Amino acid sequence: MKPVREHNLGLVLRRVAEQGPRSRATLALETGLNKSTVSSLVADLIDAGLLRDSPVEERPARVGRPPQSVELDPDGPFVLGLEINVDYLAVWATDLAGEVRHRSFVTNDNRATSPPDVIALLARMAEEALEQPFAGSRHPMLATVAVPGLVDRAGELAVAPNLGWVGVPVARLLNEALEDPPYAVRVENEANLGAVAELVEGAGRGLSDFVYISGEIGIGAGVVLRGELFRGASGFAGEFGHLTIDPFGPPCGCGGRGCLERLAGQDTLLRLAGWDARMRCEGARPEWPGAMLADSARAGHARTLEALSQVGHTLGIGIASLANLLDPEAVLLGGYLAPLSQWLRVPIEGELETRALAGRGMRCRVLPARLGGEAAVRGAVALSRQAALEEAAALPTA
Amino acid sequence: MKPVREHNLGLVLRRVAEQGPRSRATLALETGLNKSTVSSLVADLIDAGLLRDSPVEERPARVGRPPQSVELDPDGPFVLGLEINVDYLAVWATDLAGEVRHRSFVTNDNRATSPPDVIALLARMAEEALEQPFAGSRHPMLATVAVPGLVDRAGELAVAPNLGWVGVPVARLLNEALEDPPYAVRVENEANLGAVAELVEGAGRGLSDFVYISGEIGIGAGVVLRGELFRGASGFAGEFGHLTIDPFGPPCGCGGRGCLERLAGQDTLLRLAGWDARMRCEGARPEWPGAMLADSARAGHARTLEALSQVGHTLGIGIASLANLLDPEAVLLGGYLAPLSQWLRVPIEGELETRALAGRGMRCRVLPARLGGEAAVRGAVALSRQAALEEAAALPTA
DNA sequence: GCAATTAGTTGGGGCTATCAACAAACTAGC
DNA sequence: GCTAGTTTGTTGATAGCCCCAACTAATTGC
Repeated sequence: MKPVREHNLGLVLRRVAEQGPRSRATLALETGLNKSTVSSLVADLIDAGLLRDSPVEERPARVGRPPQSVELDPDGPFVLGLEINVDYLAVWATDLAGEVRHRSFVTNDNRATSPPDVIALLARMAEEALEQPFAGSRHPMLATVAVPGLVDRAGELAVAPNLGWVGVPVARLLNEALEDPPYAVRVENEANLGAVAELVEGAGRGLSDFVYISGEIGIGAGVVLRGELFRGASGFAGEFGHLTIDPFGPPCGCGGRGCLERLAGQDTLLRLAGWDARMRCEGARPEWPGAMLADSARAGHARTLEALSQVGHTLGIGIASLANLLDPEAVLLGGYLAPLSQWLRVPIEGELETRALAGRGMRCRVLPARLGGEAAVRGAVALSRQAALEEAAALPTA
Repeated sequence: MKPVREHNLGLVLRRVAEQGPRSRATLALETGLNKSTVSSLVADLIDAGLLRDSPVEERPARVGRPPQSVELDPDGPFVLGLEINVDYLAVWATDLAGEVRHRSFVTNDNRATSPPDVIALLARMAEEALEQPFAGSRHPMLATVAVPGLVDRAGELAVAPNLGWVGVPVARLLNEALEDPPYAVRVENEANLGAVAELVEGAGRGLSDFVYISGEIGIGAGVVLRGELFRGASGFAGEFGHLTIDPFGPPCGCGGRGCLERLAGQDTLLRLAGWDARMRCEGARPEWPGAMLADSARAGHARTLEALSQVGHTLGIGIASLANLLDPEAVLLGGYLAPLSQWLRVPIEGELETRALAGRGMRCRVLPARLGGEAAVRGAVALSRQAALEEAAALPTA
């Protein structure tokens, strides 16, 4: 296929996928292409089974022939988002419009299970998704797996500290467990996918440069630059939790000293607030620490408030360094940090004010993330979806 | 002009500009375009005065018709790179191939001169460049001004601490001083331009993600991501010198505490090595501290070596944070740090080893920059040149 | 019911890349 | 020295794709 045609097909398809049903006329206006060109492109996309005539009425003007909207064909391709976390597995399926068609969630202590067994279980869940009625006899186009660890550019999980996994070729194992599926499998870091999710449907919508800070058991970050996920040269960008805050501070599991994660991570925060960190394990629900500390803060417990202030200042120092280096529009507080952001915000902004250089009124904003514990899976499907939309435009050739 | 033609013209033009003279046949091979398409494109570019037939012989095969190389027309467009630094002004002119056609350098205490006067002087230098024989009756296509301070996206110099300038609209003033020149003027931070220069013709050649650390009176950085300069949302990315190293350290001029620049900047390094920081002013030459400390280190002075080690460790902590966040392929030590890199490298790499997470063998490299004090002007012309090449491809319309 | 208005389709035209054939220019070997 | 072989560059024909203008379709307002 000629690259120009492919480009224009992608332009139209993405527009409909991201902005919803619309008429050929509005598409022509929005893309700058000619009416007749758009008609031809839309016809191709309908033939390819990607779009269909939509019943949705669009009425921009009071007189004239009513427009005929087109929308994504709900029987068109779909994609998968998978997640391996410390104590659960999740699988979501969406169509190209991002409409969720299936979701499953299974709690499992993945630390106590061998990587191949965890992946076999995840493969079963993915296969079950394909047996649902919505799937019909179709295959998904792509699957993305969210994992809580460092993923190299080849898709191998180099290390996942909280899972106790080292050097697990997740993509390969999953491909084997699925017996060579007719769709590609990619693996991506959980925080990176959280950032993608917030970019697509969360607090990062409309932003082009931001950092999503993921407070799980560790502290990670996903970096979005110029509207795209930034992975770094070897895929390890966003290790925000291991920024040095105090060079001679307490040793961290990573081998360094005074890492942000060690000084302001979940365990430290709970300890400062007066809870025994071991209680975390009993909670089972990953949202536990955030919700509980928020309750405690709302109740006005001085020790909790004090702990949040201290952790906020520490986080603020790290965020200020990040802001000096990258000058983002915003920093999103995700994971257990999101429900605590109303208390963290003041100390963080204080540190930003004193430590970060920036233009007047251009200061980096501090916002709570919106997608909670679902951020990683949502990001996984979203990334699959983005890639599938690129690919689908090249497809009408076949 | 049809965007496809424009794109292909740009493809061919950039190829010749960056890779040197080559035949139509090799261009066809390299771009993937058809032989006849390339011939047509080249003909257009020759008509536009951008390319010309080259005497350079290319002999890839032993038999067959000898290829006819084309090269950039030396009488074609040229661009300017200007620099305002603390104690000098510089102007370079290059053709689109990057060949330097003119350079001028004037020492001037710009702290003691009012911004409009400094810019008037710079404008005079730029006008003189255009009176040189190489310019003929042509105008340059673009000029880029390197300044030692924060430049916002509108091209206004928000603050230049070492110059004592605040809120100077450099681009506007220069345009006025030049009485509406027929070429565009852009303004860019000195460290950013240093990074561009190292990317194009220095230690960053072939790299796609790196950070250039510019040790001048302050410490700045230019961030190159995916082969392009990254400016951040408001243009202030790369303020590496104000990363917090020690949250309760000594106060810094920026309002923060324990900034990298305060703990490992030029003044601190000189003081630790036993020199009075005020001596700096007498040196006049900007290369002074690097060259002198290198001499002292080579002579084996214990105090100098000790100071370099300490500063190296401090820098290493900052670089490790940077590496955790961005995962670059390399960090380039520029400015006065370049000649000292053989002593700084060991402590920096030590800190990277303990504090930066990264894959085995994928560790961020630490390299000396290659372009010394010329990095900023070289980057200024290089950036002008890049932009001019984009623009020139759209030009044959006229 | 008719003018006005907006949406979508159809056929013609022009631009551009591609292809195939050919001309040009050189080497190698007899 | 001449011819076969090889590589480069050009030329004319071809096909694809976008654009334009004219036309049809469908609705509102008077």
